[in-house]
Amino acid sequence: MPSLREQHVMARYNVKETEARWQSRWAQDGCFEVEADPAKPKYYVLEMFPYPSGRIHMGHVRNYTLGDVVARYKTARGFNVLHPMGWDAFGLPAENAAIERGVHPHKWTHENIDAMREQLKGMGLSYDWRREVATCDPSYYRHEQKMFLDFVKAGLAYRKESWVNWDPVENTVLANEQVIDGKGWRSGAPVEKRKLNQWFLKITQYAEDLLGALDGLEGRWPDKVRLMQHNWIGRSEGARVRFQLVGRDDSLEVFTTRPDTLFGASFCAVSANHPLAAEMAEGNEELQAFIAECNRMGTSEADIETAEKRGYRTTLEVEHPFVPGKTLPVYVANFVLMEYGTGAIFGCPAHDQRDLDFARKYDLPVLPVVLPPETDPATVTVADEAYTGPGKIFNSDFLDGMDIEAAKSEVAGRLETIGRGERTTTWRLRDWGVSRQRYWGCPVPMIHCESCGVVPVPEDQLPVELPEDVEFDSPGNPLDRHPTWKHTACPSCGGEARRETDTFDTFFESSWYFARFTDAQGEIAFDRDAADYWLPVDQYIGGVEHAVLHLLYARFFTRALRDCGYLSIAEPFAGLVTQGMVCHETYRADGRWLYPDEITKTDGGDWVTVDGGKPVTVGRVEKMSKSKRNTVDPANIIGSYGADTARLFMLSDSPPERDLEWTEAGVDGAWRYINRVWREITECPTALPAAGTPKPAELSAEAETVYRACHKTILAVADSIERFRFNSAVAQVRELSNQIFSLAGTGAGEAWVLRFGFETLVRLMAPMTPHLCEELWRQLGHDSMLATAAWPEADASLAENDTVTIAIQVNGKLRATIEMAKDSSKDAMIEQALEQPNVIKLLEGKSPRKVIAVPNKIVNVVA
RNA sequence: GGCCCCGUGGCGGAACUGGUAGACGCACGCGACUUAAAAUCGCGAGCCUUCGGGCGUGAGGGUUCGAGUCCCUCCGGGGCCA
Repeated sequence: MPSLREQHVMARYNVKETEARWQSRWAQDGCFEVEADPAKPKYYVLEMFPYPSGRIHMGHVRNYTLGDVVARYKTARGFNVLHPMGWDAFGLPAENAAIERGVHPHKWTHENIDAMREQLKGMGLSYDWRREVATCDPSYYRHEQKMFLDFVKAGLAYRKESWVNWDPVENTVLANEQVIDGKGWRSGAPVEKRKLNQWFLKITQYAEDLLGALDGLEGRWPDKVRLMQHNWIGRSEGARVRFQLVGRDDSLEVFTTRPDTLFGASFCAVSANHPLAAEMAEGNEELQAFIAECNRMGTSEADIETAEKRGYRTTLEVEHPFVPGKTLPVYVANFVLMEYGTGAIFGCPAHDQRDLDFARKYDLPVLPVVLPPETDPATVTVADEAYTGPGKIFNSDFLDGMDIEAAKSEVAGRLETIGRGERTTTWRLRDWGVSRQRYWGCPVPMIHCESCGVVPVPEDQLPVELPEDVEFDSPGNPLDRHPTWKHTACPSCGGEARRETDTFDTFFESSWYFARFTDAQGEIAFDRDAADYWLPVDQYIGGVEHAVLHLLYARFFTRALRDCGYLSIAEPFAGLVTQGMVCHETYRADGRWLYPDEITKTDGGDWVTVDGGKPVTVGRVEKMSKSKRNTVDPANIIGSYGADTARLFMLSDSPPERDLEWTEAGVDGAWRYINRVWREITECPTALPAAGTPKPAELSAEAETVYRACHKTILAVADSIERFRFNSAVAQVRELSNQIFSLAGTGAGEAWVLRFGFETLVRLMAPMTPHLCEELWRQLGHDSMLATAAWPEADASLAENDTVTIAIQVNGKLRATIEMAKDSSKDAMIEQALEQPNVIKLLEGKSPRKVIAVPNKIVNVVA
């Protein structure tokens, strides 16, 4: 005979056993395996697939929990829900592991995938695992090689020599989007400029469309992300101006967004990489040195802005197009980018801060040409701040008196008339450089032949697979060093030729994986019917750090695939949610960071180290990171509390887009709640009627209240989930459970309402804590599975009370509340309000000056 | 420097379109159960108060019968672009 205590322990919720059992039931029954079915409405939920580092972290747990709630909820709402998972499996960490530990990237990656798959399965996520893909498998990347060849044919991919960002740590080229503040986005190393032959994808061809289509995403994408893409694409309208070079036949073409300030120009400047700079540098060591120095500088605008503005004055001069006899000196300057506009500018120091800094340094004239409002032209001066605000043009001949916009237009028109320039639009967005000098990526399917040039690998020879036998013992690209791999025959002339040894940027793979999931095992990239049915992704969820990387590339790629006949859509992600970071307090002792499990609290409430009892300084809450050691391993949490606890906590404390602070207390709270629900339902002392018993005619007042609360909550939780307010959904569920659990179960119909309440609760919580709910559903006597069950029906008439509470204000301050029948007339409301003792008192016998009544809400008496 | 977002109890956060601020939870306090503790359950709680009430959503002003919510200025934090 077990003791009471043992009985209690036995009866308690057995998380491990329960979660494992339902996970295998779901898998066995194929609950989450779906097929395209035109008869059913579809819903595609996708979380950004992970890089297989080997272990999931809390960011993953949050991301996938959010997606899983949506997937399970949408399934319950009758949608045919596609919810897949895969692996963004190419990338540098695998190569680094090979270098550091001698493990082959292939082996390392696949072992990591196996480990992470198990961890994800332990979270109880509703994935259709049959659709799993790993981007490093030839069965995946072969399609990407074909796409690339099609892009080449369509003129969407091309090879050119250009100045590129070189990451000296990763030993590879980076795209512009991958350089943050002049540093490699992953390595953090300052990037250098190198001139290399690279493959580019013509994302700029879609600049206008990528920008314009952002409007169509309003409301479904965070404004923040749309704004970031808007800024990144960076459309600017302006004009090209061709300045005649003095004493030469050619001219210098500059781009400006401020043609209205042309009369204030006092110099021209070209980029260090401008052809004119190279020409002038011939035989000029001083200029050569200056150009070399410019190339060492960071490439980002922020770098350029903070660096000292410097220039080298060449012997060249240009003629002002509208002022006969006026010439401007030409500088080579470190703040002019070859990649932007034409690589040359004219400087108007009075109205541009950079130009002003430059002019002051080199003692160039500063002529104001925009007169700020209510300023006397006779006294206007420019000190050390350029004026960029509105005003009237002056000191500018035919532009005098115009406003800025009119002047821009007038200058452009006159330039066009005299053939010295024209209106034009430029973009900040650059073409996407996709060549990487690394091994663990998709090989670029191209062959270099001495006589035929660059030749595509014939389609029947795809995929070009990575060789397995590679050495990582010296720096550089192992493909390039491989003894045989790159030697091949030219498909065109049959002569000796060399394979391209660069591989694709790994953002290539993630630019189309969402479409591959619609038919993940197919022989062709996408089955058109499956893709047309499932796409676009209805709800995409991931980190905001990809706002202008992955998300922009994927939008471009989808358009390119559409134009090459692969897909029918332009926008891959109809809805987007960007989740915040998972944060944690930081701890340190003796100047060393400590993991949360290395510290403990003393009786006095102070934090000390577990071994040694040294005092611990508690630091600010920061994003979980290995370097700060403020990480909590999800495996430990799931191991001790279970997946449902981890999931519930991820949802309950903060709305998804905000940062979430992981706290022990919070996890405990979630854990306690799960056990409370378990206990209240499985140990309910009231004998419940059998499942499916019809509602009794009589309900006690308490039972009626709880019954109505259930209907109310069904609607409220659905609304919260639809709006991504999962924290509110959790609060509503808890509120309902507080009501249900305090129902005595003794009055008329109360046993029936208890069952109804339990069932409602379990069904509402099922998307959030699926294992617990599945188990309780079974305990409540059901054979069906909640994973595939419909969302509970709410009776809207029951969700609303017959009476409402009306707030009574006097002069805007709450003085009383009254219960009234719903939809009572304004007159009735006012009549009742004026009878309130508090109102009578405050009116002091006077009649109110004004009374406002809002039906079902409020009466405000103005005394 | 420009643009955008955010600022609510001790803490995380509720409050959809202006209409009872602080739901729900965490931490806390008191009580019950217990030899005791843990667990659990119940109750309390924005601040001040002369117990009438007064004050409260970063600060100041404005619009309104009524402002956390709308407008202006400023402060603080974050992001993007320069």
